[in-house]
Amino acid sequence: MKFLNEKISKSFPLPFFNRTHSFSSQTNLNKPLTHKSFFKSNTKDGLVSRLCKDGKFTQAIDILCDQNRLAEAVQLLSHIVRPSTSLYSTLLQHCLQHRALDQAKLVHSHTRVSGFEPGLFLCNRFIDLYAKCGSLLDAQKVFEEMPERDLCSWNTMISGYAKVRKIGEARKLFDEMPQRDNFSWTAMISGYVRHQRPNEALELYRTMQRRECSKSNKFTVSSVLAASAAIHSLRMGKEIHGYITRTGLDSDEVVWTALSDMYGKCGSIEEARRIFDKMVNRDVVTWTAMIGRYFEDGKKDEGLALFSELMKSGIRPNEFTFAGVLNACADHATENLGKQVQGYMTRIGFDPFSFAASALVHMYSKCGNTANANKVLKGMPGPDLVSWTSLIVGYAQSGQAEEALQLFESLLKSGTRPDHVTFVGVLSACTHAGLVDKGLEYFYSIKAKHGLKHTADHYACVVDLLARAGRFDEAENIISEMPMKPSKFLWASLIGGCRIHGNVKLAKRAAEALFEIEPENPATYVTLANIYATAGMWSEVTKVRKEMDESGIIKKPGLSWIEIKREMHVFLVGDQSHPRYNEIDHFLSEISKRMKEEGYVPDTNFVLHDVEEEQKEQNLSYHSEKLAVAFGIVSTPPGTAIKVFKNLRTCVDCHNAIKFISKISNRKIVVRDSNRFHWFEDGKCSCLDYW
DNA sequence: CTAGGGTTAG
Repeated sequence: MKFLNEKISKSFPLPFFNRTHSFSSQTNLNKPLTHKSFFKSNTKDGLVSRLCKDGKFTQAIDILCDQNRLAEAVQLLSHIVRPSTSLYSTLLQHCLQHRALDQAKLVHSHTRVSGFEPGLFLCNRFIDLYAKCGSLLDAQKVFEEMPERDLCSWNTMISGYAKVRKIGEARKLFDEMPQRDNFSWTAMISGYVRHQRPNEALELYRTMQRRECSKSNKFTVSSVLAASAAIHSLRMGKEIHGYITRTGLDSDEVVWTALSDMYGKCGSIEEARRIFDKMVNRDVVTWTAMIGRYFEDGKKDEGLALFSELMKSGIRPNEFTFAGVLNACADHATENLGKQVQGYMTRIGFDPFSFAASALVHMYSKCGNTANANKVLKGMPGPDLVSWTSLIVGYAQSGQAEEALQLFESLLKSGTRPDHVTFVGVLSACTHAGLVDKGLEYFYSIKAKHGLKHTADHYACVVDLLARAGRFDEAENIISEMPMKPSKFLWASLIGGCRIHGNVKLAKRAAEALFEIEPENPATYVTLANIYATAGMWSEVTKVRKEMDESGIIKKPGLSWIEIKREMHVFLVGDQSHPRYNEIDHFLSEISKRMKEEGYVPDTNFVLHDVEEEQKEQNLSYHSEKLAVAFGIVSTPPGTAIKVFKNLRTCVDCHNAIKFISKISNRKIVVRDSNRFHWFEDGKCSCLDYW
């Protein structure tokens, strides 16, 4: 019921009443005849110049504003002897609409020249305008020079700071201000949420609650709900939910959306859906959030079902919606679906500047279709950094290092400034192609040439680069010289390099560091055990296994999937549940005979040693990627390329086996593992056994 | 005139 009322109040009075404040629209309403003649006249400026001749500059300015001819309108200002507050207000409103900082400054200087005392209202508008145009310095100047300030002046200044990355400045003002209303608290709280500092937001909310005079309103609660969601605090979220119900704030769809989203992000997706279903007035944000929560929860089908419901509902999806769906397509590598989404976007005409376009580049890159990703990027009038970076990473993961580095050069030529993520892509391109020295060159250029700081990720990349190449001394040097603590990614890269080169000693050190940072990650135990196994240190293997068992850590199950005729087929390790398992099994046993003839030797080092030799070999043949590849081959005509995706890194033996399979069955086989793409053809892999 | 929910690259 509450929603119904809200709907009515929203759809009726607002647009109409707003007109009383808008001078341009008022002109429209009051003077339909003059406007008509204006539009009819061939000399477009006829009316404006006549008005000017008659000294009716105010009306002329109104008309020019209506025509989006802001600069000319501002020029006319100089003819007016006694401008009114409302005239300035009209101009400023249009400046704000076009984010026209220069024009705003002209208007501002005019107030000084004409000796006009701006007054509280106009000064506050100037602050808001300058802040929204990104010129905090000008805003601050107005604020400081004001003869008197009201709450709104402070609040506007605070939210101005909170919107750009100056939350510290905002807080300073907040602490300084003589008194605060719920506006001030909310602006500050939402600033913290926006800058991903949910804990501080919630702390401030607590303080606010203790002040009797500042009551939370719907703006406050929707912000703190987002904060609770960000830290996954269901307890806090529920508490706010209770407050919302008690105070009757649950009559607003934004609050409901925030509530639903909070439950979804805190792991209660069913509760999120219940709230979603209860809502009468769902807007595109509500839908987008709910769809996104399903994807995040791994419930791809539910997410897609809801997406198609949205498309039927008549509500137009926006760039956020598309970005969410495309991102899910990227994660699950459902390229066909992504293509359909692209088709839909094209049909409804999406903004090529929006980040839905970069999500498209990301989706194609993640699906291994760098050609299409490149096509989308080239079709963008001015690709943004995210799109460039997505494709660079895409090339890197496909082992197309040359293309990645060339693209990076085009990025520089386009005048776009790379950021730290871009360099993660560039460095990993070098890593995946084994271009060690080139990679080092890029690494040093980050600081020297591009004036960026090295991040922990850059160090992780460069250690990865060196460790894979077996240049452990250099890697250790860099680690000892880095200004921050090595991240888990760095240690994981190092231990990965140690696995390739059998460096037991350094692996132990890396593992110890990893156990400290993330003791619950099974991958560390598994890799370490495998390194010991390769070195034949069986007692150490047993020890690691025992530790793993005792700490109750379970290995993440390997999962591979393949799309055949628009249908996904998912395989687990040793999975026999597929309806066509007999064919798969038959194919695998037949081909392993051929493989052995060709010289394939099963690599059993990576299997835990307490299994009999023969059984080990059989275990290997049941890895999920082998099952998926086998299924792909038996269910497609000869010569069809096979594309398989795996949630973990592919194992050494499977990698080797798939090389043989590609040769014997004469197929191109693509495997996207959690790290990169492997393109198998004629017994070789694009990664050159380097991953 | 000032405040809120959904979002893309590693």
